[in-house]
Amino acid sequence: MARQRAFDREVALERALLTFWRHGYEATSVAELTAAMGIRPPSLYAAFGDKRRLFEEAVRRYQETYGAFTSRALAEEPTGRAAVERVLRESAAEYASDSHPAGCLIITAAVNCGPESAEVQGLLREFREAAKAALKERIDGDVAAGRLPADTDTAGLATFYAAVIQGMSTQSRDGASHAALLHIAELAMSAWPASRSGSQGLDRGVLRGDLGA
Amino acid sequence: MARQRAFDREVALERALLTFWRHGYEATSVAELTAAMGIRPPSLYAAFGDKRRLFEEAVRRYQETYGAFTSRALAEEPTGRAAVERVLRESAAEYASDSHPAGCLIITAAVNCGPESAEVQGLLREFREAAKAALKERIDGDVAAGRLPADTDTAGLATFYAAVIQGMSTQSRDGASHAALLHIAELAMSAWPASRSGSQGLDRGVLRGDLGA
DNA sequence: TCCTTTCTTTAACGATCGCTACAGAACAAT
DNA sequence: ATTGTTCTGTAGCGATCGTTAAAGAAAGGA
Repeated sequence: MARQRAFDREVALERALLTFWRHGYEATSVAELTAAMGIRPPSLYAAFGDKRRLFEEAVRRYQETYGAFTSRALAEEPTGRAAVERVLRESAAEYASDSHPAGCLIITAAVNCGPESAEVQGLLREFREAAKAALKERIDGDVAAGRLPADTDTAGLATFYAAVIQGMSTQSRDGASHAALLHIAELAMSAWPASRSGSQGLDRGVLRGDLGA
Repeated sequence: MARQRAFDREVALERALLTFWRHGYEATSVAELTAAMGIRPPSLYAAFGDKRRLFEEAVRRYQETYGAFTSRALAEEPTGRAAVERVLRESAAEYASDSHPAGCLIITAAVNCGPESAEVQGLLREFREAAKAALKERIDGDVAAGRLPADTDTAGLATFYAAVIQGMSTQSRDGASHAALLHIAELAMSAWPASRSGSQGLDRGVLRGDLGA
């Protein structure tokens, strides 16, 4: 009953995603976006609302594609330790991949923001905090299963690994190789606590049930 | 023989520094700078050249003041390990201090940059790479003195601690407390290699001279 | 074929960007 | 007091910002 759009919305969104990934939210102009998406401003505004909603949709797409490895790793590994280690290793591979911009969009895309885009900055911060909370949940699981001492500071561990991942993102943006990032990941895993005080590094299995005192 | 300027150049530069620190290079407009500095644009351009040179001068001032603890720690501590540990601990204190913006200006101020400020981005990247190289030099010293095995991957260690520091900066910008950052620092130090293979964590002193095979 | 609808394009909106011409004000030397 | 120099404030430069009005173009239903 009406004219249909001449461009593929998903392709255009993907190109916007890559542009935001490279330069960040504020530093990416609508002119640069339309050039990358192959459309004119009215088409962008008709299909996506405005620059901010386009960005939010790009972030959602990022989480479902390039960034999905994190939630997959956290969901699929049997132990918290394996989950954290896999997140680190896959972050190293993803951040250094040359098939897309370096680093993590959610970590880097809204760092330098004026007051008018503070909401966008807050949105990504919430996503980062959610990722940190997801790390903590898996680590808590290892404590509950007796794989870690009951007095383990799981929030502190989650903060540490979140910081390492964010540092890996920055390093990759500065040109660090996949191997260099992997080495960061390996060194970070050496901070994982001993399963019982005194048994250095050996994971001797579950000696207690859940919720040890 | 002529009119003298009515504002304190150092005070104005300090206020520009704090503004750049908060919002970053591109996201800070000249209007915001002049408002913070208490001057009008012609005074800014007469005293500092342009926005980019003002930023470069602010970065230099940052390195000599807020950021000077890093080079001090690296210069003053007796061993590489002590130097790295002190950098981490003082970073935790500085990044979380509420007497100035959170995090590190050199890490955060030029993350989201359009093509026109790629040079500024490159400048800060060089400073970050120089800091990483300075870490490596101190770690190399521990290898040369026999405090670390001769086959230690010192570049990898330096990259790891650089990443941790950058992650601490990001965490502090997201609101992490001094205590949380200190815990990151402590966990990161547990990745420091054993002085000899087999002696877990114990630093048993120098057993060889310099340049062990 | 005409109508309706929604797309596309061109062009431009007001606001802000970094930056500066210009004129007046303040100081030092004469 | 006059002159010369450099500051300061106002006001505005051209360019770009995010966004949109207006008109032509393409599709389906009548």
